[in-house]
Amino acid sequence: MTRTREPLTRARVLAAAMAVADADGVPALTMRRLAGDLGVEAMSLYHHVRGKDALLDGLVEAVVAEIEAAAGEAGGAAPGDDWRAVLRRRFLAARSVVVRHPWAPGLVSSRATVPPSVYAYFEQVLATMVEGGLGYALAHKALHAFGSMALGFTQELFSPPTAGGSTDVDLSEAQLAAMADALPHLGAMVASELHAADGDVLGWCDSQAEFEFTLDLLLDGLEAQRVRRAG
Amino acid sequence: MTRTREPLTRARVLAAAMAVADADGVPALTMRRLAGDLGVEAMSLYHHVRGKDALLDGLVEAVVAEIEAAAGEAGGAAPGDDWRAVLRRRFLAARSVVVRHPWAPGLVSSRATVPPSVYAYFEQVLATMVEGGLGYALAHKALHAFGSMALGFTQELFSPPTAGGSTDVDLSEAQLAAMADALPHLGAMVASELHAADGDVLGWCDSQAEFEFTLDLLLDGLEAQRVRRAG
DNA sequence: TTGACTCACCTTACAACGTATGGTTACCTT
DNA sequence: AAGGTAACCATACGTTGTAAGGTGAGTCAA
Repeated sequence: MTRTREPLTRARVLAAAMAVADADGVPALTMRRLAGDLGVEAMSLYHHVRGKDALLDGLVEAVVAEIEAAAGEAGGAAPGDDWRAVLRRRFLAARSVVVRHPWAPGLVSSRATVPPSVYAYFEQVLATMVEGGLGYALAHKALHAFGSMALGFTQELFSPPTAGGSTDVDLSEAQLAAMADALPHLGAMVASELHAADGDVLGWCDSQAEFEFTLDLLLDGLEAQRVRRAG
Repeated sequence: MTRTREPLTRARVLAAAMAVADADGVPALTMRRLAGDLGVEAMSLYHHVRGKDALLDGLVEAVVAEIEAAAGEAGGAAPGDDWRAVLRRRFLAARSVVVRHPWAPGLVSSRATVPPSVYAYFEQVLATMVEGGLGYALAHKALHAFGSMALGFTQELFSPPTAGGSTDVDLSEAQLAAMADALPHLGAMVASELHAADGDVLGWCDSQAEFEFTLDLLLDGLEAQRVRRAG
């Protein structure tokens, strides 16, 4: 009963790769592991993917496609919208995708080249701004200012340890005291913000809120410049 | 003539590692290569560095130290300065260091943990803001907004191919035409900005100017919020 | 039916990597 | 001279990506 099994395809390979990355992170994504998950030997993958690099590029393309899809759905301009509202919805939609694939930012920014689909995506962002009245010079600077925010992530310098233990606030009283001594302002800030946490802050660092704050800061700043230029 | 050679030290190892990274990039930094450059076998390095990971962490610490030094020099507040001027000088000083070590952003953001010196550095940034009149809540958000800009870099999505060939504008006429078809706004922007390049723009993308633009956008936005809060 | 061709998958093998283990030197102390 | 203590080296193992060639089932021409 040599049942002819489901044939391997590039799509199946990429989907499996995505699953591995989602489950165990990009470092766990080796050719042998991936092949194993597909019930196949490592070298068989090379019939559908040029090599590891191409696989990672494919993975980036896949996430970008997800981002584009989400942003596209959210991108329909409601009547009262200005360019900022449109971009805001797009970027937040993008972010919702990245949240599902926390490994994506690191992967995207580690890749040497950006897939063409990213250019297409930024084309749409640019179009929104141009139609919104920003000139090319300002829009160009805006693209740089947004940077990866348009793709739903920012350079998170103090991100939580990704996986495994102590996700929440696990600073002991002693650690906090030591911190307060050595880093008085940081200590005070932590204390102050922890108290405020009863309010609308969801715990210690609400990265969603941070994301939106930064986004709005940039959007508002750009709008001010647009008005100044137009006025 | 068994001349007693210069003994290996952690400092010498890190300096050599930095040299390798500067010359050939982080991927070229292998234990064997590094040992070879030091005229030593790979395993000898382990007497001064716990392992590859510790070596990379050490490298990050070294760059951060450089950044702190540069930012510290630039950080003296002149009489008329407000917090924004101080931070602006610090961040631009940080950037000047990163420009010397183009591999640093990728390395820093790829590392799982941030060395303590980074916290100390952000402590100073925070102190500047608090003394400048921003409350902890706003300053906290500001830290997130700055993100890695405080360390002198942004997530450069379209950075030049780092090393090897075609550094400058190498878009052929045909490529540009194809681009204009598929990506009309991007094409128009490139054309428009290329014309403007006779002015104060240094070629096609002046990343120094982009950096300062984004920085000022954030600083101005924060200042507006501070005023609103205080008023 | 049969032989040749094709394509998907597998087996084996290799170089390069990080590093565990256990020498081997060179110097210092007494 | 004897012993101790670092610093450095030689060897080896497991894991990685992947080149090269083998195997076996399917299709098609005769």
